[in-house]
Amino acid sequence: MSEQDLAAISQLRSSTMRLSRRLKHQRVEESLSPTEMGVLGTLARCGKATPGELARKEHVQPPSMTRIVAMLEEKGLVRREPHPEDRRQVVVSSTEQAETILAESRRRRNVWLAELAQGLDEEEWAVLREAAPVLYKLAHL
Amino acid sequence: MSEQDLAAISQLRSSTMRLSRRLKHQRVEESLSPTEMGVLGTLARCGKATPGELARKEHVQPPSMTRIVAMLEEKGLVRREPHPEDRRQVVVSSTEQAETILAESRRRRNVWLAELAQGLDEEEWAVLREAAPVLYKLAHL
DNA sequence: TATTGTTATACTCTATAACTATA
DNA sequence: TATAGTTATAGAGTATAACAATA
Repeated sequence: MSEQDLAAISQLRSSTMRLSRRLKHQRVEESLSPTEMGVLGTLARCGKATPGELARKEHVQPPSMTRIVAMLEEKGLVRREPHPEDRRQVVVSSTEQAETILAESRRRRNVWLAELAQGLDEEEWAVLREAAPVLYKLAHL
Repeated sequence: MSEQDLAAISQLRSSTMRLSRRLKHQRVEESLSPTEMGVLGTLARCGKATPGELARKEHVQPPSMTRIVAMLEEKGLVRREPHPEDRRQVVVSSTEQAETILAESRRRRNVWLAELAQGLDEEEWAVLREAAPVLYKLAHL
């Protein structure tokens, strides 16, 4: 890896960390913790999941996920159903209300980021527009 | 703002959030919390700062920063000196040891990110290399 | 009287250990 | 005997309120 590549990597790392910190402050739903929002996001992508799967994906321990799911259910943001085959397991899915919150959260952060991007000139913005799908691929590798 | 621009913004947002979550797991110093690392980073950039300034920059309340600074001082990562003009204030600065930890943290995350980037082809990587300084500018606007 | 920093106390989030039900 | 989920309890990390020292 060349010197230039290393410089680019370092810029990507620090920019990502800094941008994410600033994006996080643009929260819509103050009553939901980052992990709770993460669970809603995962359910929106995967449709449904067991508490154990959610715990692994959000990097928390199972007892913590039990509490989180209970909290979200109480707020009407997720549903809990018995697993059709294995009666030990539970299937968690998100509600319409959760989708609304997620959509609003994404919208708000997009607005903030779009406003920030006003500070770039036309050429810089063209570079970023081309890089966006590549960055997306990188983040999902 | 065009439809394409909005799509790029949305990709930038979600990629940034996801990449940052994964980068955060690549912590070097398990004994330091994210906020404590943030304080060391701020001090490395600004040289020195008062607890009040640090609290504002890290988005925590002053009493929390008192605890954090005390913890860092106990570990030999920061120094506390009386303010030369205002005897109410305290000046906090980081030590050599803190710089070492920060450098190792950056290095480790760079290695992880560089390895991830192996999954991109040459053309995609060229796009990112060009975008890195622009992203850096965006993050610091 | 306002401001900086601190102490005392409480709350939120998460973890570990022990338990229940099912496989 | 192993696994999924839960309950009980403890530990970080942060917040609010009250206080001391200085401006």
